[in-house]
Amino acid sequence: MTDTTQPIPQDDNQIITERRAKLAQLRESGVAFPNDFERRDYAARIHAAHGEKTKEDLEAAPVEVQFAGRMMLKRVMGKASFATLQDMGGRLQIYVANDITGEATHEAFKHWDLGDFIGATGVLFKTKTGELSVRATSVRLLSKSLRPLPEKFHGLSDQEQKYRQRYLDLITNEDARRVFATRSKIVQTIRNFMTGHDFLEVETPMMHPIPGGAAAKPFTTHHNALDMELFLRIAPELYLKRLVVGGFEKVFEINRNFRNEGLSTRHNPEFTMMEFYEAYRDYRYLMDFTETLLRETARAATGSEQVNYNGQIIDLGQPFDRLTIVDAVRKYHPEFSVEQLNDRAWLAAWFKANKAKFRESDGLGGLQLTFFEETTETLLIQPTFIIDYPAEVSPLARRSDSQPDITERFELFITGRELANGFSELNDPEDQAERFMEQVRNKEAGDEEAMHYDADYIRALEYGLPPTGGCGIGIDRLVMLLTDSQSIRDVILFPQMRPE
RNA sequence: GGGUCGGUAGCUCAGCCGGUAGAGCAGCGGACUUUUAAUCCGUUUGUCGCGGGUUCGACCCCCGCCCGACCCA
Repeated sequence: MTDTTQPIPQDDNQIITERRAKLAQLRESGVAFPNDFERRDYAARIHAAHGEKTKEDLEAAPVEVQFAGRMMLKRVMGKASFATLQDMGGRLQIYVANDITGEATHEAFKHWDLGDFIGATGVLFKTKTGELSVRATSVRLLSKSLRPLPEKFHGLSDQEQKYRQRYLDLITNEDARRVFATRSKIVQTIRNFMTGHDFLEVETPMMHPIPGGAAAKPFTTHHNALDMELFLRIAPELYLKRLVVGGFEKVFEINRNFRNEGLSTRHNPEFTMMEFYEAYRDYRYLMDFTETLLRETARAATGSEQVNYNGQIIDLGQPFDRLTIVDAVRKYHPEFSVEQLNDRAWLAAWFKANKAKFRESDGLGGLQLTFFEETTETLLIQPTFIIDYPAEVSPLARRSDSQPDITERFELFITGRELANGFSELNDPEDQAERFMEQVRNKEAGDEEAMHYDADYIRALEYGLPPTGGCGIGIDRLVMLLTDSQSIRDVILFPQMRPE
């Protein structure tokens, strides 16, 4: 654990010691960390605006730039030097020479280190090999770097260090920068899509007196003034539906959920979901809407509706498959018959024979779902909606009118992973109250993930919830898909880690 | 929780059958006015993840632990 009352222990090696001495000299000779440099130009814009110009163009019409960045490469050749500076959008080379800046400035520059922030003013030119560069008339050290950067060519490769010290990963690894830039683009696209469809973006509580909206173990915390236990939210669902009761007929929220579970390449204890609710819509409409949303997001983020994931092409352009649980099993495992899959005793025997975990108390629907998860889920590589989930595992979803044991619910699977979950919302307050009661019975029987009875939510439903459809989309998993990332840690800037 | 692999200089890595730790980059000094991971010459740097054990002697073999990656439950 980090002890914030103690200074960071000095782990100086020779390089750091030398850099500290350089910093001490800077302090003696003036302001060591000046903040009066005016950055006027960016690497990416400079390249875009002037990259195509010839040597002669740049000589005929000189372009002066004022640019700053972190020094990533340095090549000193006696009376002249080149350095590569990196800013938020790219890199730009500067040329520093005795006969332009004067010998004193160049001599000082030679002692600046990789990692230092440098501000440069000068005129653009092309080198012999045609690289756009800045012939610096002045260079300033803006911020001293005391610690050496990872090796300039290989960068940072240690996975653990990439996650623990993400800033180093971002400095040295363009792929890492690309992933998080794409993540931002994805979220922005979704937000625009939703507001473009007249949804209202809202923020609901992160701290819940009663955890609800999903089957998961919550984190607990304590409010001192109220002296009460609070739970970090596992889902915003029940609050968003209260808003639909309140008349916000189209709402969405993009925010964090917290679940007290283990860590894996697919699970981080805090993760981002987009949930949305629309009145007068059912789950079939939601599937169409979700398909369109994902298609447009893929196109905006990657430029294509066909995305490469782990060597496979995932086609988001084709209509997504829609299968019931039994149909999906049958499609990928024709060796199981409909009769077997509808035989509770046969399923239970199969689990025992295959040493698979299942809940003895589950009915046929629950066992079918477990069987699907065991045998078929990971085979759903191309986008597939699984529909008609059993009511016993869907306590917030509306029952099918023709088959009360199943609900109007779907989950979307891509690359074998659950990406979205949606349903026609249960708006019958008396049915909802009974379902909560059953959850409470399950909890008392030892199911830690079972839901609580939320009396205020029932009260809200009793005022009347219009027929409504709602859906949640896992943003982290979507970013994984669209950036070809194999671990959720690669798409979360600061993933949860054990303490060092 | 189980299995596999990994942790050696600031970084990337090598280190044979057990004989007292190396390279490249970075750093420092020198040469070099269009370099491109600049080049050339010289040179500094280690809790070999941690703790035990075996041994005359352990980075190396054995046991335990910590951290991570991947796979499985």
